[in-house]
Amino acid sequence: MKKAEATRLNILQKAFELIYEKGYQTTSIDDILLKTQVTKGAFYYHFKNKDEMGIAIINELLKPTLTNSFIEPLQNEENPLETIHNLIHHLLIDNDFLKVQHGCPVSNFTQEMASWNQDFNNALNEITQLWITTMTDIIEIGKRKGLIRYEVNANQVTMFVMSSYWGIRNFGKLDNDKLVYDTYLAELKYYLETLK
Amino acid sequence: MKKAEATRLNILQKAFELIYEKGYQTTSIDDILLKTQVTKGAFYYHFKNKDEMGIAIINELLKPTLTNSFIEPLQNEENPLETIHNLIHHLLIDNDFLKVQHGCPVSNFTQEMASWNQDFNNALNEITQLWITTMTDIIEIGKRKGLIRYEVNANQVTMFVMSSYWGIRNFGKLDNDKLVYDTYLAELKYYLETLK
DNA sequence: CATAAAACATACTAATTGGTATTATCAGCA
DNA sequence: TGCTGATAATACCAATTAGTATGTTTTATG
Repeated sequence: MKKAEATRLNILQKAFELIYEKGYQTTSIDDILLKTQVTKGAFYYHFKNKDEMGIAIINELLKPTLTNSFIEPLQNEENPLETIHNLIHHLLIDNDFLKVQHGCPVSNFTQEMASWNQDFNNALNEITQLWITTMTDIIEIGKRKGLIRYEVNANQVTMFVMSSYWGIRNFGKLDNDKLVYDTYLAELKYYLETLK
Repeated sequence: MKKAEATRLNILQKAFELIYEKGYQTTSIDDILLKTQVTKGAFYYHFKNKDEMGIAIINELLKPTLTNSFIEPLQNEENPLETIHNLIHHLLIDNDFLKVQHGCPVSNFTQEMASWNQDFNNALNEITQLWITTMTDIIEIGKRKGLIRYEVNANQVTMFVMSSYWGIRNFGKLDNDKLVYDTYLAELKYYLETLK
């Protein structure tokens, strides 16, 4: 990797960590410079302004990372309902990139930026749409395989599951205790069972 | 109402509107002064600092308002599952205090403030705990009345429903279209039916 | 090695931030 | 009416903000 590329990546990564912890608006460029040990000249060489960096974080960091941990695990079509439950369980309990006290990065960004910055909105929409279609697809597969009831509406189920996931991640911030995740996961499991 | 009281209330209300639209951190005191036509001297006579005002908004505005629209409608114990569905439906579709593009005020506050300001965390926790216990209670009542299956775990159901509600409100921000609410509500209805 | 462009460094700016110090006005009551 | 504390207005401040102007150093290439 070229040195310039490394600088850029360093900024994106450290900036993301700060933003994940404190939020986008409250993370100042000076904060980022302090953490990265990059100077202002270098920063503004790589990014036109703060928002362009924010978009880059979503497209170049979040998107690939989440494709790994949200999309790929869903591709296992053997038993879709089990796959979905395992994924959510993994995301909430095992994944140590995501912290309970900081919620879900995509959800955080959405809450803070969407609806008043169209660029962020678009970038975030791409990510979530990817998750939605992937999950919808394997539910349809499950239906064809006879593992999920015929009348089940795949899109509805997807939206319901994803909503509950975003919601419980936000609840986690209030409790700051993984115990709420257990409670949630138990009911999610029950709900998914009813779709068989 | 005394004039001073009116000033204070005016600040709380207008400040809340701004914060609901833009977020707490990005709403400056000068923004509030502009909108309320109150001077800085008056503002700091009524509030020690910005955070104290934020807490006051939660305790003196949000709490009573949400008690009205979130708690009281839940007290109807006739048919708990129907009551819950009607409440959520009402909150998402009919209630015009809550805007789709701005999400849920409590959820917003939680995402922005909890986990790095204990005072906000406590105030927000009080509100949500109130909702949780109320919903849990009527589910238990439903069980005793034979309207809900005996094995149903009331607390789990409550957490699941609330999570999904917070989540879909956040999704709404991305879509900025009440259509996602319809999709969500259909699946919520199905889920609640399975508890019978 | 010469040179140009790419990459970074330093010093600055204008605007905005939350907050304070000081002064002025008002309402109620002796 | 005159006084006192409650309420509000004005002017200020130091710190922080995103961003810029102008420079210096690296790096690649002929």
